[in-house]
Amino acid sequence: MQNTDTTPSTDASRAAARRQQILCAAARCFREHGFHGASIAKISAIAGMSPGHIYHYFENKEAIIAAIVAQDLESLLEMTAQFRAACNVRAALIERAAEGVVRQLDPDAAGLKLEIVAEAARNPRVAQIVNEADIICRRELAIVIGDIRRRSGHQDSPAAIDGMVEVLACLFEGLLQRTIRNPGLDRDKVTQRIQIAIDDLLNQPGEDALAARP
Amino acid sequence: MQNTDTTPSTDASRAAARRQQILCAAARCFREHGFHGASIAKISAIAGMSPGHIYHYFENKEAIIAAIVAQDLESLLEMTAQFRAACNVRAALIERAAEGVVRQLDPDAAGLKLEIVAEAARNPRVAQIVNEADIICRRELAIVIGDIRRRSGHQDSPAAIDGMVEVLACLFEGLLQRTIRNPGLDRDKVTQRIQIAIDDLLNQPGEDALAARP
DNA sequence: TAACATAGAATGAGCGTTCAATCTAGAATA
DNA sequence: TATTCTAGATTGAACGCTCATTCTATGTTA
Repeated sequence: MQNTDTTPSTDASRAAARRQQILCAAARCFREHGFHGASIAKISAIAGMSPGHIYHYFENKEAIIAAIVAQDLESLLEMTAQFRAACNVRAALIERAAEGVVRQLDPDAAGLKLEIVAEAARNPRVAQIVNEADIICRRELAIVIGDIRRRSGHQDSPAAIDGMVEVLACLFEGLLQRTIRNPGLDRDKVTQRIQIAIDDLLNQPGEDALAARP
Repeated sequence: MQNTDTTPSTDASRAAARRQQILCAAARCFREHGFHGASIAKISAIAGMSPGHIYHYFENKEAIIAAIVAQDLESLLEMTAQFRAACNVRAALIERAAEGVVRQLDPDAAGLKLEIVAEAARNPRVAQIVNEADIICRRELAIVIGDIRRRSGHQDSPAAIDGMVEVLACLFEGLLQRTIRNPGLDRDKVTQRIQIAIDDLLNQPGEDALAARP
């Protein structure tokens, strides 16, 4: 806001800021009205610029949607990377998981994340972004789970690990829906039970023992 | 289709059929374009009637959305009731669960279900329908889980049971997202691992033992 | 001056919704 | 039986509005 500097903000950084300003406004509108219910007029009003000006930074509305989706998934990838970076110890994973659970239980964020998956179910461009991010997430989680299992003396096939990754993902992604379907849920109790479920998941029998189980 | 009767099809049943015709077309449109992307014109075209005629059966578009939501949740309630009706034995629950898992993994159905939850996050009318259905589901599941736990010798507080219900719900609802985020997942393997996870869930320690666990 | 940032009106398409007009088929009448 | 009446089913054009997008004109800055 000050211009005492020789070049307070370069063209590039100014443009980036404008872009972010639009994305921020768009995220809010998409949360409140959905991708198709939010109009360029509303987004531009909240972003504090004219509708036409939006088109200097984004080709069209779908490009804004794609950017929002990519931005949201980036935060997911960060979280997954944190799982991996944490020393590969069971306790550390489970502790980090608690933070993840709490984050998933924020209803505002949940609304947008669900909107994204719903859109992915019908919009190929969004589907591609989502699918590619999911591949990365699964790869990371498979490494973490594989590590822990190996330390516990298990010898699992990749397919077995993949199955566990899917269940772990179910637990986290299911929370997005729970916080909307049951807004009054007891966050602490749920976090506790999810932690136990993850612990149990990491203890599931290997494939050989699997056939004889049920 | 024959009119040998005095009144082959009453006004009421004909109207009900027309209503269902509209709902069927609407479900398809909503799946393909989302609640806001689907237009009355498209719905009426698929339903095989004029746009104006739709308004003889539904007050407005939101009423159609509400009806679709209610219809979808009704099938959920049926599934939950089946859980309860099945003899309250662990094995029976887990076997039924497998059917539920498969059903949740159908990508077409998943798209509409996710659209509904996303809409519930911002549309109070839809939120109310969803919340009320969820209360019923949780009540039923709590009874089933409570029964099983009691037979296994556990004494749980209602809050503890509620926590387990939430985790069970996470597993099922998470599948809706998994089938879209990872369309190539191995359905059999996932079903197997989910079954084990549910079995473990029903074996989680009670509250007294909980503090000393991690 | 040259180049870019920005505004805001203009455009044409499509939206949800309404409504007067038409069709249809059984009841009433002759 | 032949004709008219009637009420609901159904149509499709029209309405007012909002949409995404484009275009032209006006700052602004270097």
